[in-house]
Amino acid sequence: MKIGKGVEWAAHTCALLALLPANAALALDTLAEFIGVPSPYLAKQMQMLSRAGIVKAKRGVAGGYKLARLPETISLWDITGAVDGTTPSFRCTEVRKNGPCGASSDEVITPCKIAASFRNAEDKFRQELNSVKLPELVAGIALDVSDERKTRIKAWIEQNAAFSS
Amino acid sequence: MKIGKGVEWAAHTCALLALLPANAALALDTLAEFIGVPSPYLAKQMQMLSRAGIVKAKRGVAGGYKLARLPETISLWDITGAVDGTTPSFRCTEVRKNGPCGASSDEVITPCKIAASFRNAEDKFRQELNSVKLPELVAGIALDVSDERKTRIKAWIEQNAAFSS
DNA sequence: CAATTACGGATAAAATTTATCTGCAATTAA
DNA sequence: TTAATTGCAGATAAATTTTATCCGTAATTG
Repeated sequence: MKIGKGVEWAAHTCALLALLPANAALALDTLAEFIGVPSPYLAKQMQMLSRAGIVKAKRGVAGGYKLARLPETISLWDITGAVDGTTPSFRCTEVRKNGPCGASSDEVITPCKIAASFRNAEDKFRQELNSVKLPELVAGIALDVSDERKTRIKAWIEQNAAFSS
Repeated sequence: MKIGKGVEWAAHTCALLALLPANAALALDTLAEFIGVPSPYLAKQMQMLSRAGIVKAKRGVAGGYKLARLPETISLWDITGAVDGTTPSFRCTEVRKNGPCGASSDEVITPCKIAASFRNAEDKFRQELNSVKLPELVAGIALDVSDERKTRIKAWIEQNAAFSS
């Protein structure tokens, strides 16, 4: 069981975007610099967030990314699902049909208990992530550390964001 | 998020072993034939189950595998952990320390909220799998399908298991 | 001792993840 | 309308992980 590292980047990016004034946006390269990751690859994650309707992209001069919805409506699961996909972690190959005592196709219409258990477990996983919304992340990432850093971040945004007229 | 397919095999194997009389064991090749998977690779899973104390291996003539503990004490999480490992799905690279506004090392002693959320979610996942014990799996895999199959499986075990004297 | 069976490590093939590049489309400002 | 900027989509490549196999060794039984 493994979560791609793009999810971490995407989550930090969204947390940063949540601090942005409504009329501002941050360009890809600026975002990548802030969280310290290679920008060509972060581009992938941003595109997925964009397609999922989590962030809104604007091209051209003074373009960039901003959140597409209110932070309260964006959960950690939304981000994870967008970047890492939503295919189930457990892939049932219906082993029951194999071997000398293999069941016939019409015997296995009821789902395998193993697969069902993993589905349940994954539901719990998803529910938990779904209960964590962006404002909670912001509080636990950018601003909990020190007032000094808080000030620095705000100043950096002021200086590096693109403001629309 | 992905679970290796060896977990599926191991779970089916354990379910089969749970049907075994106390004085019997099943050899690797026999197990592999029953669930219809390549035996050299199943060997890896069996070794991990063995090291984890879930199955007991016996070498030599009439050797093979049997459960090391009562089925009631073996959960789907035990099996998953043994075969797939127990390293957390989310790997925090402490992005907070990166970039122009990076936090200093002593500012990030409190765990990142993102990482903490994934830990919570994974705990829920683990708890759910831990609540599913082997007898429940047996009922939902081998014996739920039809009485005819039930009989065939029991007969096959009788014929292919190694019985100790 | 001879046959059998699991163990452990090495190795290789396949698939997936991670990362980069390039040409194109859209947007804005001069 | 042109030039500069910025995101989009797809192709490609490198690195890592998963999947799979093999072989020599150790243990067990009769």
